Amino acid sequence: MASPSTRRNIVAAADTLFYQKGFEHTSFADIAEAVAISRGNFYYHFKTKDAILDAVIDLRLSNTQAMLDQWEKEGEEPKDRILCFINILIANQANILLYGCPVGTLTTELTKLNHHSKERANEVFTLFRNWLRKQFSLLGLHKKSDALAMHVLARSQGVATLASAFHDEKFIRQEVRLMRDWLSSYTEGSI
Amino acid sequence: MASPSTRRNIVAAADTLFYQKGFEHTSFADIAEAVAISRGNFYYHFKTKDAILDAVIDLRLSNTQAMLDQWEKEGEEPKDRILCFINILIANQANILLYGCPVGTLTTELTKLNHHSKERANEVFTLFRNWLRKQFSLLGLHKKSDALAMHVLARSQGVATLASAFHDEKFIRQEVRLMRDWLSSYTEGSI
DNA sequence: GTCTATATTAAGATAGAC
DNA sequence: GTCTATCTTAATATAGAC
Repeated sequence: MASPSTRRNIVAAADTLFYQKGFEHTSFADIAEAVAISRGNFYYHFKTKDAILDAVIDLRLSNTQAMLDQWEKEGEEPKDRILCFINILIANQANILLYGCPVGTLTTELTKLNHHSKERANEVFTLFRNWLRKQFSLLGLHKKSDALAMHVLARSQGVATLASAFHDEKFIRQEVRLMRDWLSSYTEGSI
Repeated sequence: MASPSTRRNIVAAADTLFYQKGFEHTSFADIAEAVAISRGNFYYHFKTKDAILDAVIDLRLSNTQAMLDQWEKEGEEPKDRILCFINILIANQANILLYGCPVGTLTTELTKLNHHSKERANEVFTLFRNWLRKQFSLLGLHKKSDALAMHVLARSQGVATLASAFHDEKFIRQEVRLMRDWLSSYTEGSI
């Protein structure tokens, strides 16, 4: 591990390629080419494809947690924080139109592959779910907080899937507006 | 084509396997084994994997159209017909929990593979979309009919994705209830 | 730590007998 | 129309020199 930068470069390239091409369709050669190293060197850092996948999932987990912590600071009120989540559909619009949601598409693929890392990949969903649940609880919606968190997650997943299928940017904006209206119906008068 | 049944068996087996294991992860050997024929015989019926994919998409298109025609007959009112669509989340619950939505997961996979049949696979979505739009138009919601059709499609996609990720049957029932309530808010007094 | 071979395996695809 | 046998390619993975 004298050169952590090569390893980090591999994981970053794999992260992007798994998102754009899918896990199975991405070959070692693809990743090696993206990082501009030989396949031989590649195997010095990762023995198996599953090991890279685990490293990519670790990266996504820590990036997601960092983002949630950031939103926690940025948003004064729980409603503002939930809006941060809804707004990623707009912020990541360009990629979503091309490749869908990175979380949903990976867990879906790993499910079909019957891959043992599916549960770990799912933990990214769980981070969002628990964080959203916390915000809804802070709004006083304790009993419904988990159902509301799942509802928001599902809505954004559906938007990402259809926006990608039809390559429809206007649809994203339209649905984000509906989600904001929906959220307001739960927060009116509470701010 | 002296034995159409073998061909039909191949397409039916491929349809199921593409759904359960994904298109790329399904090998000719998998399909041949499911149909109990040799790989050599297999190639008599289909020259390439893409040809099987196209046949599977044809099958899904015609099955979907038949289902929509059936719903058109079954449902007296447009609202009842839209409820037929929402109810497939319940009817196909067992498979959705394991493999997600067959339409969404295939188009998502083909998008990542940059496969030329992606647009054709997407036509299944378009069948649902146009059919739902028609029902909303019949409800007098002409101007919003396409947005409402896309909204319903997105909601069901999101439910399928998360239900499969968390293997949560209760979540499906919960969201179907919300979708029914949502639909009622558009049809109150119109029946 | 990085490279150039090379081994191994699996899957798509074909040829030719019956 | 179905079979067995074989070809080809691509991808995972390893060995060993520098």
